[in-house]
Amino acid sequence: MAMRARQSQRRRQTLSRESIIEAAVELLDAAGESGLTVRALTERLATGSGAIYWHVGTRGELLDAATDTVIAAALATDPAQAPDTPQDEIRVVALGLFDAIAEHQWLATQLAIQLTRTPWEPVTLGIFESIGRQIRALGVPRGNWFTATSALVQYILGATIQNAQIGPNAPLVAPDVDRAEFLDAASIAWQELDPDKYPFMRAIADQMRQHNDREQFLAGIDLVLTGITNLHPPTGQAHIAE
Amino acid sequence: MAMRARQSQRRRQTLSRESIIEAAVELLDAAGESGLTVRALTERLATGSGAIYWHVGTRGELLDAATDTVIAAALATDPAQAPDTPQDEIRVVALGLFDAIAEHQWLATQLAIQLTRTPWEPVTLGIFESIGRQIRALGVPRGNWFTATSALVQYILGATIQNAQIGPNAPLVAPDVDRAEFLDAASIAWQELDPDKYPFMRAIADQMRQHNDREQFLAGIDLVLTGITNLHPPTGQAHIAE
DNA sequence: ACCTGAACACCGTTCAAGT
DNA sequence: ACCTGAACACCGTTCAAGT
Repeated sequence: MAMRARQSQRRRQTLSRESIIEAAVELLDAAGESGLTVRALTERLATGSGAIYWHVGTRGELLDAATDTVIAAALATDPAQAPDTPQDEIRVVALGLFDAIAEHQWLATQLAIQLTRTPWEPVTLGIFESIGRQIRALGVPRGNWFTATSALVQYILGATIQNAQIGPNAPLVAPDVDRAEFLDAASIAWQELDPDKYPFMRAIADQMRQHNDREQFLAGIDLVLTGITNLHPPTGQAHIAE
Repeated sequence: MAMRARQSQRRRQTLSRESIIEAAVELLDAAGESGLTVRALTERLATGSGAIYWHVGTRGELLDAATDTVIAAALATDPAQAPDTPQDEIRVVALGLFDAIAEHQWLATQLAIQLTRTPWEPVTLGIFESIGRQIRALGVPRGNWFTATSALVQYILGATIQNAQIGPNAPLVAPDVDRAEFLDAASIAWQELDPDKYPFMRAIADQMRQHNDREQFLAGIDLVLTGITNLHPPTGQAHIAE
């Protein structure tokens, strides 16, 4: 009853930049990047196209704003959680991005696009800063900060992008039901490849079917952290021969 | 004179799938993904839109075909080159991808899109197989093949995508002139960030200006290889606690 | 078998006009 | 200041018609 009252009280709550971005994310989640059209948006918000341009600008800017919003939310660490070790902090940030992309599959492409742009846009900046602080906390020598942070961020993004395979709006709570089917299909496809062209893929088809995405992802992060720990100290920029 | 004869002999060499893909790559190189339109393509090839659909299918399929073609060429190792060590082979493959993206900037997004699709498409398959063989040659225990290959491929793709920043058709021969300006601008932008929000980015602004893309990329690969070498041997899939 | 190109449905964006 | 929505230029795709 309160609902009906609130609904009829105002035909629509006043339009705002935030409400437009929110609606855009919903469209993107439901139908992917091509699902976000100005017309679909104006219909959902019961407004005209000019209103979108007034509040947020072009479709491209709206896409950027949606990406910024979702990434910022994923990066915001729960302050109630114990600080733990730098390694754990890194895992929290990385899994935050990982889960955000699983939930919003369109983010994978959008992240890639943002990455190839200038490195002083909020998304790239926020990810680098989050990871970089933990690299520093890890005791990595100052001269290796940039190399270590770059490598870790790039691994996280590559892995995260490749893992956005579950389809739009993957279930967060339910276990990986569809995922199991997906892995089975992929494993079978690999096993049926030409043995002369793809001997290696056939050899790992079984491992890939049994793997768990998140465990695999965390194993990769540990792997990179091991590499970072073993980085030879900075000695000028010499010695890269060949 | 032979040229003129051949030119007038037939108003245009017969259309083919290959010639269409070739023209598509040229358009993409010149103007990015949005530069590839069916109309621009038909104009350049002096044909009708139906011909494109007859030979290659939709615009999306053409984009895939262009990606496949360029990636396959980048992956094809020069057989004249000495086999070297597995490590060197990995560097050759990785730099091949790195340079391909520097030359064809649109590849970055396209690669990300292909990655998020099914893992039995030629691009993903080819990259995994190339890298995986060297992981095997490296003597990595069989149980770690999938983990090691995934981590390395994902790092390579993340790094490679992020490095496609130079702009369309970066000079292959000329030294990184524009690149230096780009790094300067980024470094300055980082130095002017809010010290409270981005202390780490300000701290590494200098390192980032001085870094060399390819050296940094190779350092990252070495780092991941170090991590792979130190992977604990597979012991079933237990022990991932927490 | 291979190609033409008009026609169609659908885009993003603008902007005079309203309140 | 904020919004409307018709109009415009531009898409990808189809398909009857040609050769």
